[in-house]
Amino acid sequence: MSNIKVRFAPSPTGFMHIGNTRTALFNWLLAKKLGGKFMLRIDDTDTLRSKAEYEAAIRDALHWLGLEWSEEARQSARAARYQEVTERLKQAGRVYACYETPEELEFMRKRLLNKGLPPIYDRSALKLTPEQIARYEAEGRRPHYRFKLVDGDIVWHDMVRGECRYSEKNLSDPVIIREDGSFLYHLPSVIDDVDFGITHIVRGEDHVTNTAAQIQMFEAIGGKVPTFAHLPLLTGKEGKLSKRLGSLGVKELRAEGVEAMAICSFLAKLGTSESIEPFYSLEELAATLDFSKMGRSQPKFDEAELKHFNTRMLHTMPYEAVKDRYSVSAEFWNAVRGNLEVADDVKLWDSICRQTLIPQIEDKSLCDAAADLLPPEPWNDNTFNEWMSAVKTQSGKKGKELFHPLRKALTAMDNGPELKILLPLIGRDKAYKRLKGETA
RNA sequence: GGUCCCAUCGUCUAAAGGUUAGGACACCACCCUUUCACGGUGGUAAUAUGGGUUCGAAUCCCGUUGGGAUCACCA
Repeated sequence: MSNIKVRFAPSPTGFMHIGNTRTALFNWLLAKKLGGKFMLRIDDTDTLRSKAEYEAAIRDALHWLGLEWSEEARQSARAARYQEVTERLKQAGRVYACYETPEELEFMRKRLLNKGLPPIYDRSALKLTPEQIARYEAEGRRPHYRFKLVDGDIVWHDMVRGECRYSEKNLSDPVIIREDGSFLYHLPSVIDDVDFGITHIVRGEDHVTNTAAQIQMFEAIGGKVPTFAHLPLLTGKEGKLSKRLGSLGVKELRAEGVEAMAICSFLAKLGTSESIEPFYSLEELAATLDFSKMGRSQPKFDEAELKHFNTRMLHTMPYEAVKDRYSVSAEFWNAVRGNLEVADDVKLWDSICRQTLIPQIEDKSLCDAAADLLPPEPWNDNTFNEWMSAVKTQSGKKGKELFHPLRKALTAMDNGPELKILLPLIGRDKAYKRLKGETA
């Protein structure tokens, strides 16, 4: 076992959606490909917005997708550890107290922006005299804390973006502790990554500037900087599909009949130079993972395209992949899968063959004739063809005129698997009655 | 506004200075199946824009336009 470890770190402030899923998937695939571990970390530092129901839904979605984890952690349980590290950083002068109110900060940002300047925090808290601080404290102001970035360029080699370089001058010192004493995302994330031995971080490119700041945090606490991969964000027709704005839920897709492996296959290849093809296992998919094949521009995610792909995938879906979900035989599955739009449609065909239905008689004389010509059982491979030539000869009908009314009578459907395949599954008794217009 | 990223068929992309600009999905046509679907074959379709550099530019450089990210007491 290698020492490779990756993590998926959702904040339980919303449901799993396509953007989240993509991030989780790539992390999982990377762990699998490198023979490493995949960890789930619940980033619930935002206690106001975090909800147990979201967390449960995220876990459900991960299980359903097959993205199993071998280890987990919860940030809300690690406050003492964060506090300890923060104390050290305060001693080292890397964390400092600030007394501006959110309103003041907002005002400063607007003023800078209006002057055409970047809205970067000016570090005025660093210039506060002990008297000023005492006055703020006396006023009842509680400090929030920032991490002090040090001068110089921050450089890393990104698995998808290549060399990335940021100057500290263009970055604000990130706030790491709120006025109420609770931690914000940045530092706990880094502490966890160090403590849990995370070697690779795959996330959306909305995090690139965070990465610049966080690299200094890794260095400040003496941790090893992981390898990063920042994926281009997905976009959609109605706007962005980033992890916050993305609204297409995994649960909804599932309810609409989209297969877990269709989602995974689709997301793993979208935006890469490889074509989107069905993969029937995550292991198989992991073997093909290659960040160098990831494009740098933002791919468009189209739900309709995913559903179309899902349907296409079903047409070649091996019986093994569904046998636990449906009580149908391999023969039956292979016979009908080419006509499925969603996998659940197999139940419809199963019931058409085994349950009773009200036939739809479009051409009574044709159906009557067909019923009378129906050969006695046992049937063999030629039975259907022999029967059809007999019906054709007697009725003088062929092609659609012949098949469509028979299909409607036998299945009450406009289209579906070949009648030749369906007929033996329906059986002579039902077939005869249905052709005669009887419910059977 | 600063910083960073991006721009090739409808979509995802290939072509690390010389290609009839390739593939996949979608779409269309034809074939197969005595229906639909499945399947097979083929086809339509692209280098945002203006300047350079070069014998030669999708490719290198600069500008323009357009898109995106970020600059939160969200993650």
